[in-house]
Amino acid sequence: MTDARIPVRSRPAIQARGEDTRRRILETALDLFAAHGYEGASTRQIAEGAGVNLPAIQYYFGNKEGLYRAIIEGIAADTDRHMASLAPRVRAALDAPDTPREELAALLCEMLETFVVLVTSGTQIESRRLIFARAEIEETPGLDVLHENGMRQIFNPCLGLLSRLHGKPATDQEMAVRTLALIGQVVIFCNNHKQPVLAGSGLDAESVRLMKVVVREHTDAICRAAVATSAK
Amino acid sequence: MTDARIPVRSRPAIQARGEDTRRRILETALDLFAAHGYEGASTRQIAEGAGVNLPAIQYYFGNKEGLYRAIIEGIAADTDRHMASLAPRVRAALDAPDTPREELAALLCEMLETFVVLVTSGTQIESRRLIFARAEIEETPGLDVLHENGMRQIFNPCLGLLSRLHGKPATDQEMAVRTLALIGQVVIFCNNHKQPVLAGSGLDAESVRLMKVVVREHTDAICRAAVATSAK
DNA sequence: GACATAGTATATCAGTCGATATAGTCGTCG
DNA sequence: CGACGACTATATCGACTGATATACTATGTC
Repeated sequence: MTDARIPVRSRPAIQARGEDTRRRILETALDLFAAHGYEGASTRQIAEGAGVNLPAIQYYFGNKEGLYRAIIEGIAADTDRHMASLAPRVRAALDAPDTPREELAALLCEMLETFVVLVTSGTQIESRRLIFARAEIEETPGLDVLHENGMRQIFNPCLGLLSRLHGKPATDQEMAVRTLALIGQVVIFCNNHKQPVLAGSGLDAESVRLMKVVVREHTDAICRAAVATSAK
Repeated sequence: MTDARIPVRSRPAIQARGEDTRRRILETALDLFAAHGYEGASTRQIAEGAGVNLPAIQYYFGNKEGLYRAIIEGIAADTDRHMASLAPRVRAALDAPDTPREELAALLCEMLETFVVLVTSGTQIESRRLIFARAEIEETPGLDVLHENGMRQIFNPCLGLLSRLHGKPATDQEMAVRTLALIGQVVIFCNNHKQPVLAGSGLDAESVRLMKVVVREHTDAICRAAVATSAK
């Protein structure tokens, strides 16, 4: 309704003091939203955790929803940045009519491996994973943005590659199901917030290495089977 | 704290009237908890949706947490029932030291296919899937029960089968990662609450058939690769 | 040094939450 | 019939929510 009075950066000078508290609010809010959900995390908790007073949230982000959207947009932007180098290569391979199947399969493997890196590295990755997982089940402001972003950056490229491997149109429902199953191998690693099956609480380097190896091997095996089937 | 005054069924007779409202509360609460989460769904919404008054929830389930636990336990019990026929066969195959690899692979495929059926059939399956997905990211009363149930019924059997296929101990972290990736293929179908990639909103018979076929083919391809690697 | 602006702090609003005290209705059995 | 227990309805409690009005401090410009 009101476009709020989000501070205009007319004075490009010293107000970096506010920039710092703004960042602190975002970090605290990310952790709390991830842990308790949009409705479960209160603005008072966030303000206290960030060491600021309550109206600061209103001051910097308009309202609770604005704060949430700011977090979502940050994650979406990071995803774009992370996929920036791979996306054009996939697009080029899909645009060319005669890309060999080995290259398509290799790109699909690389795609999923890059996805693994996305959900296992970066700052506050534990909370980002949870936000990412929530995007699939919760219906909160801005999460549709994140969902749409994942579709564009992850799902659609994988769908395109896999469809070409099978020699079927990407509009086939079967292709969507196959793509979802493929991606699910990685997405599940977003969920294990306290999974006892993975040593310790956080993801150590060894776990990440294993995840990449496993996802690559699985995807490779699935691609081989796909090519063998579509060739016969 | 208080063991509440949950009605004793001393009179086995006519109070089936209350049994009906109890069921209605459970059904409404399942939908609302699935849609808005434990903290997001209010007891007032639930009572209104079920067509009962607010204290009815306290009367039948002690408090909000009791209502939630009742739902979780119902889902866990259904899972047990659904896996009842397959579990002993898997156990027998794992106990026998000389079970052929083809049979282990076949059991693993059947395991995952049964899992697909579990998350795609039954009453209020849409909401049950969301509750299932929430169990992995939310930290609410009783969800540890559901999580432990999934570990026992799904994860551990798959881990055992896959470890034998690879000829490695089930305690290897690599085996846990491989099992998670396998299961993730199915779990992701719990998330697509409004996925545009699957036609329509609900899951039609065709989608379910495709999911079973795809999961079986993928698992089969992964098993072949596993056997080939461990044999060399 | 005075003024404007960025940013912070206190106090409080109305609304909603889960829970419960209290009173009432209904069928069943002695 | 009349009392008892299963069940339902009204009203309200204290706590907490998001939001905001208001006043304050600090900083840079003129």
